[in-house]
Amino acid sequence: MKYNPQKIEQKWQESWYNSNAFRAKNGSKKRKFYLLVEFPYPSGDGLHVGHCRSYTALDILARKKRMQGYNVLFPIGWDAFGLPTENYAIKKGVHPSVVTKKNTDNFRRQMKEMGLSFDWSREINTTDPKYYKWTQWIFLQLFKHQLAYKTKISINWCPKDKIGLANEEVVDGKCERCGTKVEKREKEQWMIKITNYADRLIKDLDLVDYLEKIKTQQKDWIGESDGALVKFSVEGIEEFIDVFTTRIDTIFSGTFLILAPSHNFIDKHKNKIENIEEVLKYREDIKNVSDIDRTNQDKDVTAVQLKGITVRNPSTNEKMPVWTADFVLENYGTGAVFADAHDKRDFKMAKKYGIPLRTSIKPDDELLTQKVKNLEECFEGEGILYNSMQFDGLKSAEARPRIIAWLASKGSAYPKISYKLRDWVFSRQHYWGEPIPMIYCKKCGWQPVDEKDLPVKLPNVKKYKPTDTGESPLSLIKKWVDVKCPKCNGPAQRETDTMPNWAGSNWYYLRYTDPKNSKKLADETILKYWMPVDWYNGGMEHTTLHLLYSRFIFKFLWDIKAVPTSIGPEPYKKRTSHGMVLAQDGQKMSKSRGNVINPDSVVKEYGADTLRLYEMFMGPFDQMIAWDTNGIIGCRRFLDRFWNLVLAEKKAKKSSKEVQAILHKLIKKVSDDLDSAKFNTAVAAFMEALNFFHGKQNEVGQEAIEKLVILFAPFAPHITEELWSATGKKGSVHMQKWPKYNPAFIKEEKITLIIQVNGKVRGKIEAKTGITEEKAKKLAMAEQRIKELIAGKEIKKIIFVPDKLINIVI
RNA sequence: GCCCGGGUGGCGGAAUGGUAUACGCACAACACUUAAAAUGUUGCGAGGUUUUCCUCAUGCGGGUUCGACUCCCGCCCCGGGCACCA
Repeated sequence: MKYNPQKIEQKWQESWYNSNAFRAKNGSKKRKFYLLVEFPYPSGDGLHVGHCRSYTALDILARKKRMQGYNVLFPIGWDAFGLPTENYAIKKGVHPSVVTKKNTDNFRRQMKEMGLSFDWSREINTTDPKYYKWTQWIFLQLFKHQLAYKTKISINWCPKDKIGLANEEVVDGKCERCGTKVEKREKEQWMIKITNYADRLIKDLDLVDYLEKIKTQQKDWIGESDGALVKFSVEGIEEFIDVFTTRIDTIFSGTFLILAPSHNFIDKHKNKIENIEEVLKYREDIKNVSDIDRTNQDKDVTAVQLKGITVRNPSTNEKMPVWTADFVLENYGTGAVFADAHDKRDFKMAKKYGIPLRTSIKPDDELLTQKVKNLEECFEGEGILYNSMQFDGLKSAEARPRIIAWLASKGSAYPKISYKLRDWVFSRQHYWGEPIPMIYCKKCGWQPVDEKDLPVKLPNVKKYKPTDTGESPLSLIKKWVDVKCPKCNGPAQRETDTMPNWAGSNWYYLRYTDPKNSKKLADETILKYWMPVDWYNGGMEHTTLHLLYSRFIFKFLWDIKAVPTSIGPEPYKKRTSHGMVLAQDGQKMSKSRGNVINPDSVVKEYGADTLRLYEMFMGPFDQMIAWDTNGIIGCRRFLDRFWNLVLAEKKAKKSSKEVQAILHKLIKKVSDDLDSAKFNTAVAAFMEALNFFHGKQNEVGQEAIEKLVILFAPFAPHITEELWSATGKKGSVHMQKWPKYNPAFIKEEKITLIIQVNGKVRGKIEAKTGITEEKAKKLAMAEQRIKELIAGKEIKKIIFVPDKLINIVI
C-alpha cells in the first residue's frame, strides 16, 4: 500500500471533529495547559501560509501536552470587525455580516483541512452580540473608573479609509493599513487612559517569559525616561513654567526656555506677550506642517521669541528669555524645555537667533573641551561639571540626584518619570465595529447605557458607507440615535462612533474559558482554573498594538476584580513570535505581486501532513523565512519513507540495543526541542533517526516502531493515525501517552575518543565509555600517526575531557 | 543617532567552549528500466597531494584559551524597532 494523503486525511479530520476529540474540559481535576494563537482576522484571501506556521507549531505543542496528560485548552475564533470587510461589503453591496460568515466558513474549512486540533466547541466571534455585549461592558467599567473620557483632540485622520487612527496605527506618518499619508483633524474622541498603567506595563514584564525582543519593543514604545520636573518662575506673573528634563546636570548652562507652539501659557498670557500676533501666526504655520516634516532633522530650525516674557533659572537665578519653536512637542514631557549649549537643536537655534549660550559640562578630551568652551562645537554627552557652583568637578551621573535634591529644597524641582506612551484613541467613525455604549444628554452630559440594556446592537441598515465629514454612518439612523437619557429620561442621543478592532481582541482569551456565559464575561472558578495563558504565540507586528492593549485591559479587569486576583497581574505567562513567511522571491506575499502561496494548493498536491512538516522544518521558528517550493518535496519524501518503514516492519517484537539508543535519544531531543520552540531541529532529528533505521527494517522491532509513531503524531497527525490503525492498534494515536526516555538506554557503551595534538584533530579511537585518562593516554600514544607527530617533541601538557577527547600539547 | 537580532557550502540551515558544515534541497555518478519518471546506493566547502594525508575556510582585524562559529575588544554589511523625546 502506498502513502496517499488524499485518501486518509479527510477521514481522520471528520473522525476527530465528530468525536470532539480535542475538547477541553472545564471542572477537570487534571493539570491544565492553555495554548493560545492569535485569532485571525477572517479576510477574503483565506489562510496565509504564515498563519499555518503559527497554528501548526502550537497545534504540535497542544497535541504533545495532551499526550503528556494535561487538560489542554487550544481554542480559536474570529476577530471579525474591521475595515477590509466593511470595504468589501460596500463594494459588493452585501452586508458585512454576510461577508464575515462566508470568510469564517472558509477559514474554518482550511483549518480543519490542516488537521489543527482546536476545541471547536469554544469558537468565538467578536461580531456576535453575545460576545460584544462584554466588550461593551468592559468599556462601561473603564468609563466608571474614569479611564474613558471624551475630548477634542487633534487626531490622525486617514483620508482614504475615512477613519481616525491611534498613534500605534500610524507608521512613518502613514496609515498602517493602506499607506495613505495621514492628516491632522480636530475631533471629539473617546480616549482610554492607558498612560495610567505605563509604569506597571513596564515593571510587570519582569514577571513574564517573553522573547527578549518583545520586552524591549514594548519598553521602547512606552518610553520611560527618568528625570526631574523643574519650575521656572515667570517674571512679573505669579506663575511657573514646568519643564521636564533628564539632563538636570546641564541646568547651570540653561540660558533660554522654549515652549511648544501650542503651549497653553501662550493662550493664558496673550496680553503679556508683546508680539502675540507673530507668535500666533507661527503657531498657525506649524499646524499645517505634518509631523514628518516637523520632525525632519535636516530641516532648518524656526523659532519666535515671546517678547516681554522672561523667566528665572532656578539654579543661577539669572533671567532667561522665552521662545517658542516647532521642535518642542506639546505632547511629550510638559511641552517646554530649558535650552543650553549641550543640546544640538538648542545650539543650532541659539546660533541662528543670536541667543547667548553658556557651557557647564566638560568632555574627557582636552582638545574637545577647548572647542566646547569656545562654543565652536556642541557637546551633548556626559562629562565633568564646571560653572556649576558647588557641583563643580562632579560627573554628570553623580551630579543629577544632588542637583535635584538641592533644587527640591528650594521648592523648584522634584524627581519625575515621563513616558512617551499616550492615551489611546478609542473612537472610530465606521459602521462595522462595536457601538460605544454611551448616551449624550444635553442636561446630564455623557451617560453610560445601563448594563442591563447591553448589548447595544449594531442596527441592521443598508447604508454603512463612511462619510466625508468624519461622522459615523450610524449618525444617519435617527431611529437608533434618539433615545431617552438613562438619568433624567429626557431626550438624548446615542454615541455613533464605534470601537477600534482592538477592542474585541483585548479580552478574547478570557472568553474562551467560558464562551457561552450570559451572566459574566467568564465564570470566576473557570477563570481561576485556566488562566493565565501558558503559551501565547503571535506576530511581531502586534507587540505594540494588541499585546500592549490586552495586557493593559487585563490589568484593569484585575484591578476591579472582574477576574480573580489569584491569576496575577499578567494574562500571558509566555509569549513567542513566529517569523514572517515571505514569498520565494524574498518579498512579502501579496496579491499584486502575484507571489502568494495558497495553503490549499499545497495540501492538495502534497497533503496536510507535508505542509505541516515543511512549515516546521523550513527554518528557525522565530526567524523570517522565504518559502521554497523545492524544499517541500523533501518533507513529502520523508513521509513516504516513514510510511514504508512502519508498514514493512513485521517480524521482530524486541528492538536491538542500538535501536533503543537511537529511539531514546530521539525522544529526549524531540521533547526538549518542543519545549524551546525549536521545531526545525526536532524534524531533522526524526529524519536522522529514520535514515538510521532505513534498510534495517526487521531489526528495528515493533517496540520501537510503536513509540516512533506516537512520538511523530503531533507533527503529522493524519499519517500517524492511519498507521496506528493499519498496524492493528486500538484507539487513537493521539490519546496515547507521550513516551519518556530512559537515560540508561541513551548511555552508550562505546564512544569515539578524539585525539588532538595542539588542539588539532589528528586521530580517533574507539573506546569504552568511562575510559580513564591513563588508558586513553596509552591508546593515543600507541597510534602510529600520533607517534610520528610527537616524536622528539616535549609534551607540555595533556588535556583530557572524559568520553570526548584527549589533547596533547607539545 | 540609540536599542535589539543576524552574517556558516550552490541554496534553506545545524552546532553556544571540545570531530564545523547535522537535516533537507539542488547537483553528479551508479543500480533498477527498452527508456524516462519514481525509488534506491554513493559522492558533494575550497585547494593541494605522497589520496586511511596536509593546508585553508564560519563577514573583516585583533585578543583570551591546550582548543573559538561559540567568549572579549574594534570595525564592515544585512534585517527589525525607536527617534528634533527634552
